Order: sequence, then structure tokens, then C-alpha cells
Amino acid sequence: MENLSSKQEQVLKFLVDFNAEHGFPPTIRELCHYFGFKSLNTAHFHLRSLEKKGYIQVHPGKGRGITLPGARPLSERQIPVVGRIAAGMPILALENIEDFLGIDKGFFGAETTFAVQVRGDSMKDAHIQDGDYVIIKIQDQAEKGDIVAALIDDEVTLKYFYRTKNQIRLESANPKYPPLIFRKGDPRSFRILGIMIGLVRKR
Amino acid sequence: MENLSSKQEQVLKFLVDFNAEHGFPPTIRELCHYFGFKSLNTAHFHLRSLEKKGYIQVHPGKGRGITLPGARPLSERQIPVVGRIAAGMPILALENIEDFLGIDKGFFGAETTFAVQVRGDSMKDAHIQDGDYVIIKIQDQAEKGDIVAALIDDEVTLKYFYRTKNQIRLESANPKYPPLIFRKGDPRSFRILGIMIGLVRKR
DNA sequence: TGACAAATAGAACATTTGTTCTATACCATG
DNA sequence: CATGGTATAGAACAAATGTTCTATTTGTCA
Repeated sequence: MENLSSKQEQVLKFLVDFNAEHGFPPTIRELCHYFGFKSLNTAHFHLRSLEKKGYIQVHPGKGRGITLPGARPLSERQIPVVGRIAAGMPILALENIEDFLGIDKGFFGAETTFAVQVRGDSMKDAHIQDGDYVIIKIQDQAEKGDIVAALIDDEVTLKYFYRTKNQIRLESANPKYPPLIFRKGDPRSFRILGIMIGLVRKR
Repeated sequence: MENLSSKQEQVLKFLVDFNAEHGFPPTIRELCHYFGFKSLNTAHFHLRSLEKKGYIQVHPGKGRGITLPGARPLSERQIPVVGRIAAGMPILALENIEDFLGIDKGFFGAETTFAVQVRGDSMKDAHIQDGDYVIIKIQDQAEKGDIVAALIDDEVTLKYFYRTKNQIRLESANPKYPPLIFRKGDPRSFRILGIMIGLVRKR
């Protein structure tokens, strides 16, 4: 992105601050007033410069029609909670999404993430409780020892991942549950959805 | 807060969505258009109702002058991470705040919250790991069995809380650590900061 | 020095946007 | 049945806001 002059930076900062405080952007006149400009055109000019450099979006003719970066639809900002995944569906198909967590994507350090709510105590030795939301970074590869979300038939499971030459082993973090072993030709469909990068617990 | 009629809820949702998508609130006419209202007054009326019930703020005379609930400066929206607490300081004094978690206050169901990052394994049987952020709702009372954040001298500690007639007992969730007992006249200063209502783990 | 971008001023004008007043209809509740 | 909250329509008007055009100043860079 092109660099900003110091004045332009000040203007951008004002826009961001104003927006954070009021919930809507300032008018051109408010901008003028804040900086003591005596001409509307001065403010207008700065807005156009900022737009040309890609820092903001100006919507001609609309009052307070300024879009600042970071303004995206809620559904693109929050982490979706995925329930049962219909066979063949992409993970993030709307049909699979039960809810959203009020947490910015990116908070956990990855943009393509989803969450699953854990049921049962099969991961208790990894300090994952019944009801916890586990944050999964979407990727189809995993390293040994990763906690992965895997899709077995149309069920999402959370397990430790291990692989040897000719088999994949999924282990629970609870000795009560036996490991799941997949060899070539296993009739169950199997797919890695992603690896665990975080956890959220309410209560 | 007063309850909303279903129509009012729809309007509020539209306001929130519109704002998230564009970065500024809609005009009354845009509201009309979206819902197919044929009179400006219909939209105007809904805005006033929502304001009366405390869900939004309308700024008379200002174009797109609607402030939605989540519109506050970042520092007022995010959960502060508190480190060491200087003696006598209020918990949320700036001096005590190390960082912010990119999570809306209120996500965990309480407005006055803070987070502490857990060190050590003293709460491991409660499925709380070294490095986890524990979300604390600020209050100076606790019930037996609550996990509380307590200030002992100027150190923040996380423990199970129990009290009997004449003593307070703080237990770890790890048999390795002995309980802490407070009786009247204990030379250490003691204060409950709040109770645990959530947890966030990265990695 | 000439060219050019950044910054600013002033003013007229066109649009967009909010306000207010008057009415009507429906529904629940006492 | 009267009352009050919710929901809606229509219209005239007032205020807020964006647009555009013309100029001037200043500093940088070739």
C-alpha cells in the first residue's frame, strides 16, 4: 500500500477514532471542523487521497459514506461453529454452521478456522472438557501429535493424530477409549478437517 | 433491558448487519427500502422505539446518526489481560493491564471482566493448562466450589473457593499443592477479585 | 527554473437525509 | 368498549451533507 503523508495519517487516525467512538464515520464538515480547515474541499481532498491510496472507501453521494478497513460482514469476522457435516459438503457450507462465536477470526492466528463443540470426555487428558469449543485451523495435513478434527463418515471427531507407513492412528486423550486405526481400504470415509489451534470455554 | 417485538428485533439485526458490512449505519430511507416500508415514518418510528428501549442511540439531525451497542473504543470492548496487581490499585487500572484479548466483553455473558494468564499446573485437574487465559467476572463474593481469582498480597491466584464459619480455604486442582487457609488475623492481605466464567487457550 | 504533488480557501449548487404532522389499522388488556 | 402499544402510509419541509469549479501557496525534485 502506498505511503501516507503525515497529514493523511492524521486524517485516517481521526476517521478511525471517530468511528470507534460514535459508531459511524464523520461528515466532511466534521472533518473540517476537527482540523480547523476553512474549506470543505480540503477535507474532501484528503478523503479522495486516502481512497486513491487504498486506505478507505468513499461512497459518493452518501452522507458519512466512508468505509474503513476492517469493515466486513459479521459472518466473515466471526468463527463459525460447525455441527454435523453433511457428506460431501464443504466444511463451511451454511448448512453445517450452527452458530458463531463472538471472536474475531485471526485472534487465534489463522483466518480459515471453525469451531466444534466437544461432546464427552474423550479428550480430558488434553484438558478439553465436555462443552468446550475447540478452534480448528482448516488444513488437510497434520503432523504426528497434533490434535486434529477429522471427519469419519459424516461425524466430526477430535483426536490425537499419528501415522505410520501404512496406517493412520487416532488416539483419544482418555485411556477409557481405544484408538481408531485406519488402514488402506477401510470402508469408512476419512478426512482431516484441520488441526486444533485454540480452545474457548464458557462457564 | 426491555424486550423487543419481533419486528423490532429484525430492524435491530438489519442495523447491525448493515453496519458490519458497510462500516456505517443505514439512513432511514435505506431502512425503509430494505423492509419495503412505504413511509419514512415507519422506519423513523422503529428507530425511536429501539432507542426508547435502550438498544441503540439516535443522534437527531445527523445523517446515519445511529450508534449501535458494540460501538465503543476498542479498549472498552475487549477483555483486558491483567498481570501483577499493584497493591491498593483498582484491578483495571491501566498499570495492571498487559494486553487485550480480541474478544468482545459480553461474549462470556458479563460486562465487567478481565483475564489472567495461568502459570503452572496448579489447576490442571480443572482442565486449566499453563498458558491458558482464564476469564474472570469481577465480583467480591463467591460461592463454595467456584473457581476464584484472588489477590493475596499483590499476587493473583486462581483457586477453588471454600469457606467455613471461621476460615476461608483455597484449593488447587492438583493434589501436589496444599490448600491455602485464611483465618481471622492472617497477616497476608486477601481479596476476591472475581469468579471464573470462561477460558481461552491459544495453541 | 519548471513541473508537480500536497495542502488549503471560497462559494454556489445539488442531493441526501432527518423531522413532523396527520391518519388508519390491528391487537391485547383491563 | 376504551386504552395503549405496535405498525403503517403520505406529504411537506427543514437541515445536513456531498460535489464541483476556481484559485493560491508551499515544498520537492529533476
